[in-house]
Amino acid sequence: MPPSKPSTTNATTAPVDEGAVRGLMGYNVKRAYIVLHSAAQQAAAAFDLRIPTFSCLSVIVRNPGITPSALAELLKIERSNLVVMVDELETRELVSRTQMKTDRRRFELKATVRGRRLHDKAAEAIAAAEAACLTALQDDEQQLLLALLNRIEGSMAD
Amino acid sequence: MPPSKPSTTNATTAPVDEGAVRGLMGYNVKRAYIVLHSAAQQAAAAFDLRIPTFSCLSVIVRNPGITPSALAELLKIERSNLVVMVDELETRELVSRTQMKTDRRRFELKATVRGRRLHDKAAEAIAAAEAACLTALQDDEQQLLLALLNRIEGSMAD
DNA sequence: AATAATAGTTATTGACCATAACTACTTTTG
DNA sequence: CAAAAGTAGTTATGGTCAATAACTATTATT
Repeated sequence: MPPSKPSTTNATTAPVDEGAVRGLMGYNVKRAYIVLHSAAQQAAAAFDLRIPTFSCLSVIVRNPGITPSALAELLKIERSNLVVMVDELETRELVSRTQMKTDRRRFELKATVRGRRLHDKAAEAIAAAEAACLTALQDDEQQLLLALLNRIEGSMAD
Repeated sequence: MPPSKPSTTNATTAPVDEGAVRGLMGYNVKRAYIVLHSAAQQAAAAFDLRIPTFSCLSVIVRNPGITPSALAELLKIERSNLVVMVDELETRELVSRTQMKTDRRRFELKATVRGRRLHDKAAEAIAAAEAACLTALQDDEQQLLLALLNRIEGSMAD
């Protein structure tokens, strides 16, 4: 990293040096994440969903009968934290939770028709909100970005 | 996105469909962020620093005399939340906080020698921890990733 | 049958972010 | 100049999200 020596004194007026942090990949990833997340959050709020709750619903829609444990593992959230989300989804009748006959410890999660409808609308709105944040990148650049991000995640997989 | 129709039933065994979320850039950014952040966090913890606190220290080191307000604006954190971090840095004698003569509402923040030393060591450790997460990417790919991320952030600047 | 492991739950904690309300001080402006 | 408005820092508080420990019920192991 370029040393960019500190100025001897800095009264708010001068251009501010972001210091070592801007050189860190994690900082830059976080800043981009905040942009995308707040846009997605706002879009999801229109459906009374928070992002983690939407993620749960989305996976349940695509995987009827998935168990809470499998869902938690996939989304990398703690089962204990999942409970309250599924509770809410069930209360709102977006998801059904039925005990399995073969193993009564387990539950099958399925989206209701209402759940599927809400999911589809929310997914569209969130995707649109994201797209508005990504206009600075061409389609192929977005694909490239995605691939690079996934290689970071993939290289650290358990 | 490819529709990838839901299977009629899915008992944990089958490959799980991540649903709409994997198609969202924000989700992918977050997953990569978690990898980088937890590595950085662990490295920072060895110096009894959390990442936001380290970021504050880092900017103060590079900008002697910066005010809390300018610091908060740069790091995009609330002034109210900054107070506790600066409190801690001051208590640990890593940073000094002196009232300005010209405007007694403002304070000048400066890193102490101890603060600079700790910062330099922590910055090195954090950078090393990050590098270990980025071995899957060549140097030029890392630069590309950084540029793409910054274009997202930049396009949404106030 | 006793023990261990698994699935789900509850309660609690901590990190982090955001807001409102406040004090002290400075700048604006009538 | 005095009143009003704005700025800097602070305090208190609440919300979201993540992580842990301890618990119950059920199934698998030996």
